[in-house]
Order: sequence, then structure tokens, then C-alpha cells
Amino acid sequence: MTKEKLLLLDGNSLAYRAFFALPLLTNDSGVHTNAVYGFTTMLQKILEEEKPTKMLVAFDAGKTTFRHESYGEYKGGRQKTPPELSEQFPYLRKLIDAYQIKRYEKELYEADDIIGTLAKQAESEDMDVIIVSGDKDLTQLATDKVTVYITRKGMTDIEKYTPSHIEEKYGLSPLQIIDMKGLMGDTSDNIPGVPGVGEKTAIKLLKEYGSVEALYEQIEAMKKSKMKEKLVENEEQAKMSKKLATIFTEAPIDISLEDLNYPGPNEEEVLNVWQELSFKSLIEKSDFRMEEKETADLAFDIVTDVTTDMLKDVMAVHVELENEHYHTCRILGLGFTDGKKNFYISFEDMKNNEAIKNWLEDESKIKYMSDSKAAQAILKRINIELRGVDFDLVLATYIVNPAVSGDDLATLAKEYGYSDVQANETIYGKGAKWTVPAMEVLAEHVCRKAFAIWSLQPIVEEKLKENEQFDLYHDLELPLASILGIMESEGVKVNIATLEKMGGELEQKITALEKEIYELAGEKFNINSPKQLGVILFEKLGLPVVKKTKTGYSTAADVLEKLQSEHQIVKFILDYRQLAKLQSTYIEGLIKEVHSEDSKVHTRFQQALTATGRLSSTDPNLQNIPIRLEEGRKIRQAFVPSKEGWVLFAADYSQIELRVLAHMSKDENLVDAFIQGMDIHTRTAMDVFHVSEEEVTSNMRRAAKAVNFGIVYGISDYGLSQNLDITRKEAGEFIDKYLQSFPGVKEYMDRIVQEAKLNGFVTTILNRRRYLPDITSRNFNLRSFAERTAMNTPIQGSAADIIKKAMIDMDARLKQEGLQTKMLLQVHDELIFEAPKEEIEILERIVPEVMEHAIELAVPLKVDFSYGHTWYDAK
DNA sequence: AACGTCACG
DNA sequence: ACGTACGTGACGTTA
Repeated sequence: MTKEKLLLLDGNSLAYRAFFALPLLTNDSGVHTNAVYGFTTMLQKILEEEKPTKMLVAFDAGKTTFRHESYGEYKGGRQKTPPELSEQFPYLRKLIDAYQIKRYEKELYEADDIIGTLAKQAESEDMDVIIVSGDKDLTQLATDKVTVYITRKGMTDIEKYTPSHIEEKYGLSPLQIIDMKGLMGDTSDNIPGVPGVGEKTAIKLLKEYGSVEALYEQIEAMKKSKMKEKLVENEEQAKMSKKLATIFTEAPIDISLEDLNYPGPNEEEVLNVWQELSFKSLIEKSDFRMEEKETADLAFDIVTDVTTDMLKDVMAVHVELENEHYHTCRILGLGFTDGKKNFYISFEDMKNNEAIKNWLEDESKIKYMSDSKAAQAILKRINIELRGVDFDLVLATYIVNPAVSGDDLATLAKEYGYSDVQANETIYGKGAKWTVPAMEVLAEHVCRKAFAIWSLQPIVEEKLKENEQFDLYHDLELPLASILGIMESEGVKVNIATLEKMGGELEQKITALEKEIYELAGEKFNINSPKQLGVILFEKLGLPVVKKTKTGYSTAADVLEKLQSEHQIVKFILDYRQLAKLQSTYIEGLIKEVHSEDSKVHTRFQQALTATGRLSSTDPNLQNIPIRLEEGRKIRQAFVPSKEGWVLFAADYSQIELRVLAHMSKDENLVDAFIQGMDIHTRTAMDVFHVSEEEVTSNMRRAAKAVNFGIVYGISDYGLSQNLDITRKEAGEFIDKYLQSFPGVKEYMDRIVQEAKLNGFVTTILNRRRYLPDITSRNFNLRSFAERTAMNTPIQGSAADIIKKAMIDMDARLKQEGLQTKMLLQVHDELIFEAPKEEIEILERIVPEVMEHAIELAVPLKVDFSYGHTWYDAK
């Protein structure tokens, strides 16, 4: 029989040690995980190295122990366990159970005593014993049979205390460690010891006398000294301290060595816990995944023909694309599954297949998909109108947690516990090495995706229902995806000639500015390089350095503006920057995106990306076309209706975010201001500066406007001071005055931060969620950031909810009215349409009506609109 | 790939 | 004492 090896772990000490040794990590739901993580890595390492046959993790039970009877102050003055650690204990216990390791705690005794008692028992039965702790006190238990492992820094770094190691390190025997503790005390346990005696002195004394008792027996003979006085004075205290530091090896425990057999981990359970805690790196490199969780076989057929009987009423279907640019790329193939049969058909074989076309276009045939908008848009290019999508994995998971990226179906599936899909990178390679694999490989990959969608549909929908988010997902995001797909496919007509003409003019101006700049600098350099520009401005020309970035001098616009009076060159650089931006991004960049077939740009709206619920727009980004400065605004002259005799019609919400704030805070003053239909910035100025409407100067209004922005962003005095270029103190006073005038807003802000701390997330009007794991961070910066986010996200996100709902209503209304008008773009608080002239009149009526009543708030919503022959003219 | 910059709401 | 306004995407430079 092999020799028994017992591993005893000090649960509390190890958790504490890990908690303080590692940065505060969190899982996707915002639960802190660093202590459990540290414990796990340590455990993995020790299990691998030691292969124990018996194991136990001991915990402290309750607050009082038998030590308190003799010394009430024992462990007094200890900091309360931080809540970020307390919340981890349930997970730690769950993890230990998953490993099938025994846990034990006993009223009135500490983990140390349990460990000591079992170590002694095991030793008497000739077992090898290893004790693991973060606390050096345990080293007193070391013997020939018992080794004490003490973790250092990263938890996996371990110092092994055998009697000879202790002898080497301190010149003491293990038992003398207790005497040492008695003399020097222990602040963390509030053991007093002898004042003035530290480690060095204690060791010296013990080398001479052997023990505390022996020392006091011979103390008479000691030479007179300060130290002797202290020792004599504190004899009782020293003896009591030794007693407190002594680990009790005869605790009345009701667990025996036979109970501690360690059968090895339940690998599936451990993986589940790791999954829950988002221990991705551990899951990645875990050997149990390799052995046990080898991707299950998936039977699939490669077919060249699909007949109607193969297409069921409910199926998962995946349209595999070459890349994310679905307006230009090719379809590789399609995978279908009904949970039983899986098949793949290549694009070549499907494109003329009538059965597939009919099935895809049949509203009554239910499709489960992932990124249905991409599929819809690309199928449209081969004249297939996708209908009947009832599940979209990307959208559903985004609603469950917008922080989880849905770039790759494999990543997404894994996130929800399904790991039988490979990453696209594994199948295709990346960058220049990208290549379509053999048909067999591709077909399996695509079928696995379809199967993943099929398998995850009930799981993710259940999660949505549990969080009361199913309606948001099913009745808002899902239909919106289809509307966005149509908008993207429709595209926006761009007049390239207009852009080219502007480009030519810009080129001349840029060249002229370059010349001026080189002359003033006295040399040619790359103005686009902040590094080179910094050298010219701050070294060669000696301008004062206002701000630094982590790599050097800041040359950002706000810095340069402050330097304008210092040197002529600064203004030229600012002008150059402005024009260069227009040229590279909005002239050259935009021209590259225009499709030659239809002279249109087809943006892609990212619907499952932002943290707040907003959309984003890419290739090209049509949500940041210049407007603030006239030179840039002219770019909009190149955006035109797609048909002769049509116009572009633009409608935007006025102050939607502040109205949302009024609604959510129910602040009487703010609500009243909107009901009165006042200019909100003027009204704010009146309240903050205590003046009448007539007395509000343009500067006061400007300041009030900045304060309103600040409120929406989650106010900070520093941020406002930067924006208004005033001192922090002044900014702070503005904020105080604002919050006095709008007390309901202050209450709301406090409440929302509290709520975020309690739940770990904040919500919008339609119950969109954003998790804020940093809200409980002890790092000031992280925490402050999370607090501002907690204040801003419900506002920005609710505004996003409102306009999304308006888009759905607007789409329905246009159909209902039988109009030709098409919705083309959404820019966060505005909708852009193209319309035949004859429909302008009705749009002027229905667009504001629909948008203003998308969601009813405690304040009215207000929509302004205009139209023109170009986007520029729709102002 | 990361950074700085700047365009938008 | 800490050091930032919230949310995005595209471009050019530099490592």
C-alpha cells in the first residue's frame, strides 16, 4: 500500500493572503474573485506537485474562540473583513466542494487548532503531512513528518518550513517559534508580547535560555539592563502571549482521518465554478478540459441539394461569411440544424436553390440565428428577403451583458458554457495567412455554429426572462435589427464630384499651411507626428509645456489653443490639423467607402457593441460627419437623396438626455422647466446664478450649459473646470449651486450609485443593464469612474431606448401610411430620412408625433426637424 | 497594436 | 492624496 499523504489547508489565512496579494479581479457579473483565484492557482500547483491522498480545508468558525476566555482582547482591533473578500467565501466553499475536498470548522476553535490536532493524529499514524497557510504561526507544527508551506507574494511561490529550514532561518526549533511569538507578540492577532522585544531580541534570548519559562527561571542572574526591566515587568504578559500563540493540538473535533480521503476533483464541477468566476486562463490551460471535454462529435452532412422536406418549421441556420464586411464580402456556405440533423450547403449550391429561398423568405418558418442583420443584408444582395428570425444569439447575449464581446461565435458560445465551436482564427488563420479550409473542415465548423445557436437558444432566453429583459430583446432589439439591415442595404447616396472638388480646394490650403509652418519652424518635419511636432514647439521654439501625455508633450487642440498668443505657428498648426482631418477622414476616407455600383455608402450599424445601448456606425462612420465648424459642415453637401425630386429630412430630439434625467429624478424644478417649455440652459443659469431670465448673459448660459453636460456625464469639479477653463474651486461651487437648485437630481445621483453598489449593475427605462464591477473598488480612480458611469449610463442608455423604440414605431407608421419615405440613418438623437417632395408635408406631421411619443415620460419630448436637397441643407 | 488626436452625440 | 468629464470610430505615426 502506498503511503498516505495528508494535505491540510488553512482556508481563512489563504483567502486573506490571496485577497491582499492580488489585484481586485471580478467576473462578468461584478463579483470579486481575486482571493478565490489566488487560492485556486495555489491549490492547482500543490495538487500537481504533492498528489495527496487525504485533504482538508479548515476554516475559522465565528468570532470568539477559547482564546478569548483567557484574553478578551485577542484579535482585537482587527479590521473588519472587507466586503469584497466576504462575498468570495461562498464561491471558495463551492470550489472546494467541486474539488471534492473536505471542509471543516468548529465553534470556538480556529483553523490552526483543527490543523494542529489533525497533524498530530496523522503523524502518530506515520503519515506525511503538509500544512499550507499564509500565516507563519503554523511553522511551530513542523516536525520530521510535518512540513509547513507558507505562501509568498503571488500565492504560487511557496516557502517550505521543515525543522531544519527553521533552524537555518532563525536558529530555533519549531516549538521555540511559540516562545518567540510570546516574547515579540503579534500585532495582527493583538497578542501583546513584551514591549520593546522584537524578532531579533527574541531570537537572541531564546538561543541563550531555550524557552520563555527557562528565561524567567534564570532572570535573576541576568545583567541589569532596560531589557531586563521590561522582561520582569511583563512576565505575566509574556507567558499569556505564549499561551495564546500556542496551537492547540487536542481540539475536540468530530472529524477523523478516515473522513479525509481525497478522491480527486469533480472536473466538470470545477470547470463550472471556474466558468462562473470567469477564470478564463485556467479554463484555457486546464488539462481536464483536454482529457474530459474534448469536443463532442457532431454528425453532419455536406449536401449539394436541399429539398423542402429537409427544412423544418423551426431551425437554427448560420450564414457563414468571409469577413465582417457583409455589404461587400461573399457567403461561404450555410449550416442548418433542427437539433437532430445537421447539414451544410456551399454558397455555390444554395444560391439557385428555390427550396432554401422559399424557406428563408417564409415568415412562418422560425429561424434561430446569430447576427441576423448581417445575414439579412447579404442575402438581400442575392434577392432573398430573410424573414421569420425569432432568435439572434448576438443580440440576446448583448442584452444579458453588453460587456461580453460578440466578435466570434466561439467566444460567445463559450461564455455561456458551450465549447464545441472553434474560433474562426483556428479555422481560417489570420491576417495574410487567412484562407478557406477544405470543404469538410469548413462544413463542420459552420454546422457546429448552427448547433451552438440551437443549443444556446433556450439557455439565453431563459436568462433574459430571469432578468426581465426578454421584451427588450424580443420586441425592441430583434425587430430593430431588421430595420437597421434595411437602412444599411438602402445606403446613402454620395456625390463624389462634390467631395473631389472640396478635396482639391483643401489640398491647396493644406499645402499653403505646410509651407508657412515649415518656414516658421525653420525646417521641414512631419506635422502629423505629435512627437516631431512636440520637439519643434517645446524644444526648438521653447513654448511652455502645458500638459504631458504618457509618451511626451501633449499637442492636443486644447493645449495649442492656450499657446496661440505665444507664437504665430500655433494657429497655423491648428488650421492645418483641422483641414488635414477633413481631407484624410472625410474626403479621402469617405470616397473609399462609396460603392461604385450605386454611388452609395452602406454603413454598418453595430447593434451589440456599446456599453450603454447606443448604436455605433462603421465603414464609414456616418455618426460623426462634421457639423460644428462650417468648413467641415460643408462635407454634408455631398450627402444627397438617391432620387431626383427627393429631399433629406432630419428630425432630432431636443435635450433628450436632460429630459430623461428629469423623468428619472422627478426633480420638481427640472420637470417644471421642461413642462414650461423653457430653454433649459437659460433656466439653469437663472437658478444657479440667482438672476432673472433677462439678466442671463451669454457667458452665464454657456457655463450653465457646461454644468448640464457635466451632470449628464456624472459630474466632477475637475472635469467641469477643464471644460470651462476655470479653477476647480469655482467649478465645485457651480456644481453645489446646481445641486441646491435641483435637489431631486442630487438624490437621484446618490440613489443610482447606491443601487449600483448593491446590485452590481444599473438599468435603463427599458431594463437594459450595465454591470459596473469597479463600483466597489478600493482604487479611487476605478471607483470614481464607475460612479460616474453609474450616473451616466441610465441617462444615455434610456435615451438610446427611446430612439430605438421610435425607429420601430416610425418604420411601422411609414408602412401604415403607405409612404415611399425611407429611414436612412440614426445619429443617437436624430433620424435622417429621404423622401419624395410630396411626402414632406405628412412627414412634418408624423415624424415629430411618432418620435415624441415613442415612450411617455414625466416630461414632454420635443423634436425639431428640417429638410433640404443635401444633408447640409437639412438644418 | 498602441497611442494621440479629433470628428460626432 | 488620488487625477477624469459619458459614449463612440478613423486616421496617421510609432514601436
